[in-house]
Amino acid sequence: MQQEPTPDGLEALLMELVIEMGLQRGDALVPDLAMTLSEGLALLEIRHTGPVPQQHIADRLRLEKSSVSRLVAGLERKGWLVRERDQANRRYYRLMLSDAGRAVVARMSTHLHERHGQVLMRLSGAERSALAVALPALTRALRETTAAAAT
Amino acid sequence: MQQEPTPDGLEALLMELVIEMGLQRGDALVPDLAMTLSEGLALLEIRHTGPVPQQHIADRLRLEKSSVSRLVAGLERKGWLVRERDQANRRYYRLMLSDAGRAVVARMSTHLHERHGQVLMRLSGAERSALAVALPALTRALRETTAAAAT
DNA sequence: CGATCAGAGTTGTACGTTGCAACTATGGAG
DNA sequence: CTCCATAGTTGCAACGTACAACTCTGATCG
Repeated sequence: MQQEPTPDGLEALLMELVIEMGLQRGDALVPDLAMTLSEGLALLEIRHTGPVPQQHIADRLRLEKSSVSRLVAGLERKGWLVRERDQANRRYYRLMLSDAGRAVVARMSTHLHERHGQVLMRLSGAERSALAVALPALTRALRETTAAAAT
Repeated sequence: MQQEPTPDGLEALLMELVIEMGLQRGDALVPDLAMTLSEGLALLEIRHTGPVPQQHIADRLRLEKSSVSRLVAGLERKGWLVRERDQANRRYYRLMLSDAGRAVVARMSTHLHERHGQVLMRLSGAERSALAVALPALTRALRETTAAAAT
């Protein structure tokens, strides 16, 4: 009887997750809307953390600041976010979602929820209970590990 | 008290997983070894399923057959896999890991296990128990969903 | 038996994302 | 005032992928 989670389990989960979510290609996040994985992650992060400088996105997504520069430039061009200079420190930007951006993120969440719902549908009650405990814990542990690695 | 896993939880997990594993960049799978995410997934799949035609990899990884063609050509050039025509049906290839390929996959697994071990370290006993139940179930559900979507 | 058709794999091409390096600009420290 | 650290930008090259057109192999059918 397996009591401890195996690293193999995480390896398999990772593989399935990456593939099932269609992370390789760009069109999986919102139907009928061209959006990159990085773009989606950036929008989610901005919604979550409020007005942030670009460097924050770079740290969070582990991207080069140059990549983030072009990334947010594209998002601004699409009208999904607003970029204004911080008046206190004019070196910094303050990235915020526009109304259109909030709508896009909402659609993305809805779509993800639908897909995730289909996955959760295939679990038994006991498995769902276990997942309700394990999921937030795993997310927290991943975030802590990421933070620790940055030190 | 939260009893059911929320789709939000999966959304957050996905984001952390993608970022923490450094899936955006290519250097995270094996230290000091240039390897793409797709390359790693292909090697894992070939190890898991034995001699397979290229189309199988394309289906599994949801890539175009042309992408797979160049992908496996690269893996062969690196000496990590052997590509021979199926003598019964010469249309098909039979992709197999070479000795060097098996060694690379072993190193990849080891490295992933180390990273995953560091994540699991941060969980409590109860969380680990829950994860031991939830992880295989979630993987299975993801795979079933992927298979159902392909129909 | 020959023609047609389906499927596996390849190649040309275009596009998008990323990192690295060199650059500008803003603000703080000596 | 000068020097320096840091945020962000731009030029550049490399890479992964999709799409379309192509070849090759084998099966089906008249």
